[in-house]
Amino acid sequence: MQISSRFSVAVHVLALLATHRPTDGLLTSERMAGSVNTNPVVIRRILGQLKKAGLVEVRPASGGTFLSRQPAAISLLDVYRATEVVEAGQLFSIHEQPNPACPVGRNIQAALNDTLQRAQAALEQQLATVTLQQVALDIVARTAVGVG
Amino acid sequence: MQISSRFSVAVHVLALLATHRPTDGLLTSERMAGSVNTNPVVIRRILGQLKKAGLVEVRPASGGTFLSRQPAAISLLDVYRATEVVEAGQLFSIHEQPNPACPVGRNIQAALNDTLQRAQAALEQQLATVTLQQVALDIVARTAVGVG
DNA sequence: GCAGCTGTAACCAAGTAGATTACAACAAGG
DNA sequence: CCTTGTTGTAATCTACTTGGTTACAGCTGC
Repeated sequence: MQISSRFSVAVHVLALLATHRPTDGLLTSERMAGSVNTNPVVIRRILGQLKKAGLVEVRPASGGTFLSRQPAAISLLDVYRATEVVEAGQLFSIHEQPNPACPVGRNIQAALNDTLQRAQAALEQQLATVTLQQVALDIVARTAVGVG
Repeated sequence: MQISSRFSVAVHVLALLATHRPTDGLLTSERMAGSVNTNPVVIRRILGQLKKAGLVEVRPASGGTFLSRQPAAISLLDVYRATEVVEAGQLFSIHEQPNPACPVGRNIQAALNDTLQRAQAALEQQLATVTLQQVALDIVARTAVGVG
């Protein structure tokens, strides 16, 4: 089982916004969908989540989406949380109903919980160290190489 | 999306093996299923994975499963890998076909890959620090409290 | 008013997990 | 030898999630 691609699509969309120049015209959901290669509705759904998390502002009918903060102030953890690929603290799932008549069954959940929380926190801390700005700069750098 | 409960069930099964006393009789898949509260076939499937990973030995027809190593020599990362809840290096999924005509689309995968690999590695390193022995001792300690 | 875009609901196809049934293969004891 | 009990595994089923798609209401700005 994998973490949903909603997360990587969201980063993609935010990278588009971060590197977009106003002179290129409006960045509509349809144009973003063209870059991600998916359906505009999928993009709008994700934009809705990013908007709810306060990462972007969307002009409802006239088109156009803008970052609410500087790219340097948006971490990949913010995006991860915003896209709710995982309910908070629930990356691992533990079997729900072990047998309470058995010592192991009675205590396995508690015994595992701390460890799994720590593992999940380690993952999230890594995501917190990377900003949208870094991703955008990385893309620009790679583009330059590709062009040259 | 969550990481499959196969992992927590596998830890449960191994904890049963680690705390099991031979005087209590054979630990069959049916008895383990009773503790986990699932179907014996689910247990046997997971035992098959643990066996393939060299963590347990199963006596084919006469019943009985045993740890191949000391509990202190089995880490939760070993179990995580054995249960293949995630193909190696693929915890995150990235949308497959971004538009190569777009600079962002052309480079998003490469730009994200390193970061996501690091996040995943951080999670796995945390799992590597915990052994089956620690889990088993934790369960025993909690059991004692519950009994007293 | 009209064109174009967003916001959402509704539905579909595909993939995955876990539960369950069924059965072949085989070890061990009488 | 043959019966019993267990493992190994295939096949099926239901439930759930995801991403894709269609449809349409609501709204903005010219």
